[in-house]
Amino acid sequence: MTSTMDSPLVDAMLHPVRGHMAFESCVEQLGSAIQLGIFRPGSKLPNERELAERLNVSRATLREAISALRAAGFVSTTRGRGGGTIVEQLAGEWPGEAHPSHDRQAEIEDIVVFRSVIEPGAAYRAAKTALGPEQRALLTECLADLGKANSPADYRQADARLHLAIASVCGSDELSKACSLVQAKVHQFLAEIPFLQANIANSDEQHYTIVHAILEGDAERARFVMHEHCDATAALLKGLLK
Amino acid sequence: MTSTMDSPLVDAMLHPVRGHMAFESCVEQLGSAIQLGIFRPGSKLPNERELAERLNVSRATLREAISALRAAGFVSTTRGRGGGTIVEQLAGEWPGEAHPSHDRQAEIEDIVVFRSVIEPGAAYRAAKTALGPEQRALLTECLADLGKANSPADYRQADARLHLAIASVCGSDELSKACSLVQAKVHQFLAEIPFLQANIANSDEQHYTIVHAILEGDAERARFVMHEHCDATAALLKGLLK
DNA sequence: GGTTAAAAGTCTAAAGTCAGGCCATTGACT
DNA sequence: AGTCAATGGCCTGACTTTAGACTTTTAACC
Repeated sequence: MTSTMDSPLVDAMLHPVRGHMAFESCVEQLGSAIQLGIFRPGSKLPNERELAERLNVSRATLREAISALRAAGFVSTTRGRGGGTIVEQLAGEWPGEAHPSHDRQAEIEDIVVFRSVIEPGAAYRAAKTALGPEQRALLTECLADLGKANSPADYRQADARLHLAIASVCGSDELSKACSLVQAKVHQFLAEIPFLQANIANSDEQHYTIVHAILEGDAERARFVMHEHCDATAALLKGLLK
Repeated sequence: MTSTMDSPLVDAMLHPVRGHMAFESCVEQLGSAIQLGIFRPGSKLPNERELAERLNVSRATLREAISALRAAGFVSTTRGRGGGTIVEQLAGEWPGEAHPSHDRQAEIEDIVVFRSVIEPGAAYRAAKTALGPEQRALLTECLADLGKANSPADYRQADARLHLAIASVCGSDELSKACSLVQAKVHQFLAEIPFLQANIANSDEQHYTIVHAILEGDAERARFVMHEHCDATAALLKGLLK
């Protein structure tokens, strides 16, 4: 007999605490940001003190994380004035933990469902929001970047940036956070399956439609197309991964 | 000159790490679960070893958290076989940190936006999902609880449980987690404003419509009504709080 | 060329957290 | 009544993280 009748709501409410893994969490966040192209190769990361404050982590811990990224070849560091940590042209693969494939299935299902809620909702919300000129510029710029991409890796990064941009213009940190998580995971999975040129044309059209629907305030359309867009990726992931 | 041009996407991507607060995080989660009525007064919490494992926290840390809750009068503990930590009939107020009111404004705006994405999306998704008999029962039961509530506090708890139930039947842990966060925050804010009897009739009808739309698979309707439902709360919060 | 400022690198003491084992208590079962 | 098992209570040693001061390096600036 368990001590409490295990209501499903208890399961829904209690979540693992990201305990003392400040270090790992930093590695994940910075690693994701680099892989998603939020930090571009050649650009400089914020300095250690600033970054540490942003991540709400002590400088010592942040330095550990940077050390790990340096060891993995993601960044390199120079000292002295004008120095800092710069992002390397990444060719290397993520020294990922190679999860056993059976909880992958569940993780994919989880993230795919979550995404189908977050991203269409964000697109809808973004379209309903009165956007400032900078936000509109951000969206069109991300869309343009997507056209300029000339490699699968570039394309996927630009894609992630656009999706994140859409969430970020809604003005909710929690929403941005959720979208970051989604994009990081989706990117990670997508990186393991072959890149299909055939999908691009369709994707491009959807991206174009979504951004313009948002800019014109057509929330229903933005949501609808984003939903289709996410479904396409979901089918890809569920079909090609096992 | 900052070291990196601070792209808005960097802001969207980097989030404070909940590093050094395993203890606080436990208190928050358990405290929220109790206040939302996920753990009912008089019922027993899972035993320490089990709870610690669920929260991914050492028993020592969990015990600290329980200690804090006991000190605040939320629970009481007895030892020996058949013992455990039971939830008290809570009359006391949360010894909340009384945030300075100016970032409250921002926090409310944030959570209200996030909610308007999460909950309508969850309702839509739930309606699209093939629900098992237990899940259907959970929803109707939560709806019935709402009718049985005979105090504002009861009502708000039943409301939170219903919303959480809707998210949980979608089968995504991340979605449940997001909804927990939303409900905890909304509950916290709602507890500070007067309870308006006039709103209940409208709310009740919306709840009824949403649940039945979900059970019948009418996703569009579930989403639409949930959206209205959230907007009503949002207006309440933004109007009555400052 | 010398000065300076901005950055990474280093050190330390204190606090938090963990893993796991052992003890103490007490109701449940025989 | 006696035994047992489940539960909270407690302890120790190792590791992580923190906060902040201090050092070193090096390019930018005059």
